[in-house]
Order: sequence, then C-alpha cells, then structure tokens
Amino acid sequence: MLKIYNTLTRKTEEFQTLEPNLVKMYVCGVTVYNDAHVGHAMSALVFDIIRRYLEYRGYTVRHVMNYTDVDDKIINRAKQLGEDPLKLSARYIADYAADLKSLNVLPATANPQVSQTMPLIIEFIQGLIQKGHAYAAANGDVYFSVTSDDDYGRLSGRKLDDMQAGARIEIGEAKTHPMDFALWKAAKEGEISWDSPWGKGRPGWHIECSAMNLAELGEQIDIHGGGNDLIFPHHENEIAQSECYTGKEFSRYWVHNGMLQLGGEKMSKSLGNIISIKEFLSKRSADVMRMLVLNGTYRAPLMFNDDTLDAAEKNVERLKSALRPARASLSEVEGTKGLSAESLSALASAADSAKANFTEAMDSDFNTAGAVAALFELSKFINTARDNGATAEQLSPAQATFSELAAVLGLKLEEKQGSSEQDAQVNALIAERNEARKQKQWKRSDEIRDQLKEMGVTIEDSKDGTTWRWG
RNA sequence: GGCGUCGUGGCCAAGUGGUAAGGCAAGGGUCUGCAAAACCCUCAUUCACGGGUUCAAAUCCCGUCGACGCCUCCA
Repeated sequence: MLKIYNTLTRKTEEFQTLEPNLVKMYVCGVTVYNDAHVGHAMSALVFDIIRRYLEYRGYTVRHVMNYTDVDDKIINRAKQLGEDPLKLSARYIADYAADLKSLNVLPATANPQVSQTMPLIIEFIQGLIQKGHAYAAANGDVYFSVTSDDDYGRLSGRKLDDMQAGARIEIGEAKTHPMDFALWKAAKEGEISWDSPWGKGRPGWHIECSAMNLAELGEQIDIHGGGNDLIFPHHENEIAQSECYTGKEFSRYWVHNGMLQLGGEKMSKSLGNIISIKEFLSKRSADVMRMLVLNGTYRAPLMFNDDTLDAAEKNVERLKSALRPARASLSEVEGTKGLSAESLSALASAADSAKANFTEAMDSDFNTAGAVAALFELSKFINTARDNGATAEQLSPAQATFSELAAVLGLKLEEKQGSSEQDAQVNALIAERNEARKQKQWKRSDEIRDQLKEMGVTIEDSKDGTTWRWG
C-alpha cells in the first residue's frame, strides 16, 4: 500500500488514483532564460524517481512537465541579448531537455509551453470573469479576485488577513484587493504580446499551469508536484483558478520537494549561489547527483557540499561493486566449484528480502534512503558470494534483482568503457605485469600498475587472477 | 510579525508508542609481495532542551531555544 505525504492535508495518505492504474501527474517545470542549476536537477530527479516507482508498481503514468516560455525575465534577458524572446526560450528548452537526458531523467509524456496554450488560457480567464472570480481593470490587466474564493489559502495554510500584514503592497496597481493576482498583463510598448478580449498582453504566471493541466490531463489530476517554494503563491493560485473554473477538486495529492542547500542557504537564481547542471556533470557523474538525492528525504532540505557529494560518489562505487562479474568466470581456472546449495539459497532469499524491503521503504512516502539501504544489504550478499567463488550463473539472479531495483531508482551504475584498442593495450600491459609478478619483479610490476593508473585503469589482484576496470 | 517544515553518533540520514536502519569518515582484522576492491569486527544506554501523558516515548501533548523555507521572482 503506497502512502504519500500530501501538502494539502499535511498528512501521509494512502494513494488512490482517480482512474484505476492510471496516474495523472503534473510537475511544474522551469522558466527558461538561462542554464538550469542543480536545484532544478534535484526537483527533476525527485519526480523522476516517483514516476519510475509508480511505473514499477504497475501504474501508467501521464507525466506532464511544462515550460514557462513567456515571462518577465525571459523578456528582459531577450532584450539584453537583442534576441527574440521565443527564440531565446526555445534555445533554453532544448538545453534543459539535454540536461535532463544527461541526468537519466525520463522524458515527460508531455511538455506543454505557455506560448502554445494561448487560446485556452484566454478562454480560461473569460470563464473566470463570467463566474465572478475575476475582473478586468481599466489598464487592460485582468485579476483574480481572492475574496471570491472561500477556500483561498488552504494549501499554504494562510488566511487573507494574515497575509496582508507582511505583504508588500504594490503601488499603482488597479487591484480591488491587495492579494488579487494577475491573470493577464497588458503589454508594455514593444513587448511580445497576444491579442485578447482585454487588448494586447500576455498571461500571468499562475494561469498557464491551470490551463495546461486542463489541456493535457483534464479537470482533475492525481498528483501535482514542484518545489516547496512554489506552494505559495503559485500552487495556491493554481488551485484557486482551477477549482473556481471547474467547480471540482483540482489535484488529489500535492507533492513538494525540499530545497537544495548550498552553504546553509537555498540555491536559487535570485541569490546567485548557483552551480549549473552542466558544471556539475563536468566534475561528477549523473549517478552521484541522483545518489545525493536518494540518500536524503525528498521533502527535506538537501545538503549539497563536498562531504555529501564524496559520500554519494562512494555509495555509487559500492553499488557498482555488486554488479561486477563473478571471479570464476574470469579466471579461466578449471574446476571451480561454485557456491554450495545452502549458500545459493541464502543468496536467493537475500534478493527476495531486498526486494521486499525496497518496496516497503518506497511505499512509505518514497523513502529512498531506506530503499538504497536495501540495495546495500543485497550488495553485501552478492559480494560475499563472489568472494566465495560463485559462478556467473549463480550470481546472475541476485544481480538481476539488484539491477532491476537500481533501475527503478534511475541509477545506471555503468562502468566506464574504453575503446577496443585501449582495452587491448591494457590487456597487453596486464599480461606483461603478470609475467613480472610471476618472476617476483615487484618493481616492474608496480611500474606497470602506476602506468595503468595514469591511463585511468584500476586493477585488482586476487587469487583467481587480475581484474581491471576503467575509473 | 504570520504560515509551514524540522532539530537523531564527526558528517549525511532511516525510524511517528515497545526499547536506535543504512552510508561516509575513523580504528582493528581477513585477503595480498605491496596496493586496490571486497568481506568481518568496533563506533549513540541515547534521539536540541525543560516539563507532562503512558506499564512503555526519538516517536503523543505543552513550553523554550535553534535552523531552514514561504509571505516578492524562484525547483
């Protein structure tokens, strides 16, 4: 029984879909005007893991992630660069898609964009005006009326009265209530704009997600996700718009990831403490970033520093060790006995309980730290079996389970590969070293090992022979 | 000031009533010519602090202190 923490109720609830075996999941994507950073990566990874696990549990997942390609920041940046705003955003959309791919994040089933949802956005706003939830101001702006929605504030747990106390009152705006928010913004001179019943303009930030949800997934969805910095005002406003428009409950579960912390502070574009995804991947692997996320709790702040990254890197190496081949098959030693029937059945039951523990952990609000712990347990059994001389055939079922579970978490655990020429060169050096070792020429043997290390090759001697790998 | 999340060993962190998972680091060991990897052992009488409820609390309640997020664009 899968349980998910729901921000809306502040409780962990049993997960039940609107339609059997189908999950409609909408996750707020990014505003595309510069390089995405590792904080965005965290969010993408969290929902990729959730999606993969739901699929593992047998659901079909319709996973929608939007791109905000019409926005003040995009317009400003485009102005600076003298570029067309939609060309700029198209460039960064392609860029972000590439980042996600290199992070082994599965592509969403749909990636709607604001610029391509204009007719529905306008229709949506008109509907809200008709129902008395929105009003057009004299200057061409359209605002949502928060006082028209009795439930306003229920996601973030705020009351209108409380909010006004700390809210910065914007001057010169044509709002009836200070907390009213823009559905449509009248275009300024020379700005990109679309025609509407209220004159030329563009959508406010929140309406796009309500409209794209409706277009892609319908009136009601199962999961709405995003970073917890979006709870207010973005998601609060989405609920208000969608529920006032359809009269139905918008999303059953609201899932929010915690913020990535750099030096005790949230990493964000506005604070400027950014490490881009590309910069990260030039130094560490996609698996390391994913392991960092897996080691933590998706809802809690994630500590991002050299210590936690080094630990994550070690963790990845450790998991990789479970997938290394059996020694016996490499050694070409005749008459390898393999494991006893007893050890073999112990290995099989270790694989079974790893799977059970993995599922139990993931069922508890995606407890990835617990799921990874189950993999560590299994890797210990596999490695012990290998040390005890298990054959490739004997190791294979447990390794298959291990790979299957690792894949649910989206870990690749790939060993680096070299070209066949490089491999041949390494094999020749190892043959030479083995000859030297046979003659107890340790100096020469160690020279070759150092030379291989320079080339990026790690070697391991065992009684069955020498194995090596890149990295 | 308001709303919310949270405070577990040197570090990351699981655990929401029944007596502290896992990983990193550290120390010892097996193996090895040495190394590397793997494996084994050790490593919190205690869960921010102070009260309370209970046969029993890291887990529930109250209070205090502290951290972080949101209240303005933000994954």
